[in-house]
Amino acid sequence: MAAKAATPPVAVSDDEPHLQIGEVAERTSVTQRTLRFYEEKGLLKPPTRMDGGFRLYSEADIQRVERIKRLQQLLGFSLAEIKEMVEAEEVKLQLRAEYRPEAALSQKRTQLLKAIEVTERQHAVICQKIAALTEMQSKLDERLATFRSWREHLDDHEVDVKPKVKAKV
Amino acid sequence: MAAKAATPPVAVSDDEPHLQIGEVAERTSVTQRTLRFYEEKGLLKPPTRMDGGFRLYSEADIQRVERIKRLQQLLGFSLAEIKEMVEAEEVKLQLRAEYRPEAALSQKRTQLLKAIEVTERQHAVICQKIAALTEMQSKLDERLATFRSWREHLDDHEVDVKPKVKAKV
DNA sequence: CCTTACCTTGACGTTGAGGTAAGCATTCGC
DNA sequence: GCGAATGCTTACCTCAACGTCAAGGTAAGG
Repeated sequence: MAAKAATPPVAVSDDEPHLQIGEVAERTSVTQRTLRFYEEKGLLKPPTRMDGGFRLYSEADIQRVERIKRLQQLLGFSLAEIKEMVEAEEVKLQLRAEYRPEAALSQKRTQLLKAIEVTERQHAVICQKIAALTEMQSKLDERLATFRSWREHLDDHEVDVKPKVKAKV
Repeated sequence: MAAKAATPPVAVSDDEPHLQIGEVAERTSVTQRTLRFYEEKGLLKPPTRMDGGFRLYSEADIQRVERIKRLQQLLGFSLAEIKEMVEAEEVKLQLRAEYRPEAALSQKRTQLLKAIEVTERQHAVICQKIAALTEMQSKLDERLATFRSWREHLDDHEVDVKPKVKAKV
């Protein structure tokens, strides 16, 4: 490939696509099917291909898959919602890329406003979720306290009824 | 506990089942189908019935449906997970109910330990989710800031290129 | 008793998020 | 240059979480 000499063995920030689907699948712990499925649904942009048609992914793609997984598994977003989010991210990158080239200013503005709107909606949604989770958490704390005190009560009763071994330490 | 006289006109803590499925559906904004489905899946205990077989729900059932909905929609738990949670709650109520009757002590201990375990797992899961969401939130904040500053940049450029109307106010 | 609105069970359809298998093409290691 | 490994597409399968009829039973007013 390109300059092979000076990459220190850690953190290959190189973004040329060089990973085949199998390796991506392994590293992200999703199946190849899932990767193709995400591509089909627009969650991953069509990767570059090698001559024969094999997909070639970049490190950035791996990051994306991992973000998708987190959004899905931990946070319970649907793929449709995740797609929206990922697209907002895309806009960000796109705008950054085209930042120097002075083309289609008003169009860029429109895109940017859209992205802002989407991002604000996401922000609001996440706020709600955090609030709900926090409330749940405190209820769980409370419940755990109750349970633990009951357990002690039960232990006491048992000691009352059958005073066999007492106070271990 | 069982005093019936002094309920002020607010907060009907009455727990006799008196609601038909249609009303429950309306008040909780889920379909009748969903209520039957939840019952089928063990998320709602089989409600009492009137002579002809019509289901009769209580206010407590409405609470439950609302909790299920929140767990599902806001937090992205599966019905299977929610069932576990709801069952832990059940154990709580059961144990409380049987608190006086001194029956099957060791069995109660076992149940209690199980409930504690489940609750602790839930607690951990929710911790993770909160952490992930909080992180996302800060990234969104960051992104929004970037977007907004870009917007201002764009506005400036526009003023640069075509200085038509300037500073409204 | 009749009508009408509400309820029952049962069975099949749908959508989201993938899994699995078949049959063929490509690439890699030697 | 060849075989094994890896990949490609197409098509059907699954599972969850319901939706949607269909074919009737029930409650309550007139």
